[in-house]
Amino acid sequence: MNEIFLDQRSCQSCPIRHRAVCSKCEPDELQMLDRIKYYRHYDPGQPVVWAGDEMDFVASVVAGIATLSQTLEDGRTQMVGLLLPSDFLGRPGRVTAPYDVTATSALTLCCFRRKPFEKMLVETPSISQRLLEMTLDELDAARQWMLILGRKTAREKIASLLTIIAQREAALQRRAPTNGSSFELPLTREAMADYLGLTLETVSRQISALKRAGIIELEGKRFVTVPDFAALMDETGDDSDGGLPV
Amino acid sequence: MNEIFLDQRSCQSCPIRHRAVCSKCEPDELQMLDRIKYYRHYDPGQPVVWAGDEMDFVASVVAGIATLSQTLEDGRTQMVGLLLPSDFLGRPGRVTAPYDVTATSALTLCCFRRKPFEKMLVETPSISQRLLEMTLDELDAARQWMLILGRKTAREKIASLLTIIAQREAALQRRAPTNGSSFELPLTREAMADYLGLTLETVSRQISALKRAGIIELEGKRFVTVPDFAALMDETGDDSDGGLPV
DNA sequence: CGTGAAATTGAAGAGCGTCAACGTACGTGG
DNA sequence: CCACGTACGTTGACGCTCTTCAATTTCACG
Repeated sequence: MNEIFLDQRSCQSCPIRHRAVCSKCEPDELQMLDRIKYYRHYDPGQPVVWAGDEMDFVASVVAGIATLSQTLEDGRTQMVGLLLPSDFLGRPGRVTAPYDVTATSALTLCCFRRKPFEKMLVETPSISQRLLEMTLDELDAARQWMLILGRKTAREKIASLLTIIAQREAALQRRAPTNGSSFELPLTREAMADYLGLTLETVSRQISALKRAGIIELEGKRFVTVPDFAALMDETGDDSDGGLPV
Repeated sequence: MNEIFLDQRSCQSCPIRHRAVCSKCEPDELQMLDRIKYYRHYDPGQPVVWAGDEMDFVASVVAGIATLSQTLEDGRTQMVGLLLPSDFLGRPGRVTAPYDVTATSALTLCCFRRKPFEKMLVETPSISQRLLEMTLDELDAARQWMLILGRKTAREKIASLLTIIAQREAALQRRAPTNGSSFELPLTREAMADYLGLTLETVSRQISALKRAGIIELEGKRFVTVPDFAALMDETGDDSDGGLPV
């Protein structure tokens, strides 16, 4: 575990090439990134860094899922970030990690050594501009999330999370969520609870309630089918015109 | 109200010059910004834009306070941003406002016409780099806020908000909050409730409780004195080592 | 087939929301 | 100058949602 693969995989065939922080780079810029990058793999459940640790790299998520979370002194924890493939991890200019980072599934990171990356960031507008875009997107997502945490009921929270996951899954295949579409929940009930500011028991109860109401169907504990996507959206409490405009 | 002041105030004497999006600009860059900027004033309570409206400018807050908020279809609202002097409003590349923006106090904005600002952003690294820094700071703040919304009790939420305000007030005078320091609450009870995901009644009750416990003292309804800052921090539920490292 | 983590379900109670009444400060007009 | 209106804030009573604690079930994997 935690092996460092020294073979340089080609950026050309990289699955996150078109969305990651390097997506606006020219071939010569990719070549420079290549020199400061290395891959890291993590097993499911494995910590990437603990809050307070020094981090000598920033990274792109290539495959798998990572979570950012914060913990109060008595152990209550809140997830504050959910990193999917192409998302960026770390903050240029910052030495110490402010959050616990955990690999929720098998995780592959494309790591860049921090110091040289910071140097490139200053000299390479195509990187800093893409990072700005991505950070603004994350800020929007965080604000949607704040509305969920602050004002939604348990049922609405669950419906919102299912909607978000369904939309991201669909987006990977470059389409909108359709009736009858299904997906695998990438989170345990406890992780969903930490995402939504609930207990895992409440998460479980509300998922059962949505199943009983016919809003969702379950195969096993993780595989969800949504027979009528509009019906699920209705349960989120959101304004009907829904998401963020561009 | 909503008058447009056509006199170009000098950037040199601007009170937010050292922290705003233009803080890294050279004199010639400031001159270019000067050509696309204009000031706007808003009265307390006045809307700046509604969610869904077109916004033909982005802006820096020069003086006063603005809030960003979202509303569910049944009227529940959650504040998702609190803009103080030097904070940036708007997103380059976005036409439609995703949030309601309201002037909570008398508010002065330094507005930049959107199109030319976007052009400058691409051509002027000192602006895009500063905007990236500021956006990353806001993302950190949003994540702290998510912990408050998701996991803290009503009392901890109030204590956290008071701590945040005290620290910002102190930072304006370039010092840390001290015992006996006092400040004016810039928000109504209702605005505090929208910030914290509570009702205004709960906010009022918890403020009274903190007063009864001797953690804070009140003169009138808005003026707060904190006799022992560590005692207030203890009420936030945060880890003792506290805030975000740099 | 056995074992442990993950998930479900139930019962009881705390915390916060809801509804309602009342208090306080401030400005306006008779 | 005082009555009045309004916005803001406080306090109380009650009930619902979600948490807490506990027992049980399901499922993946050795």
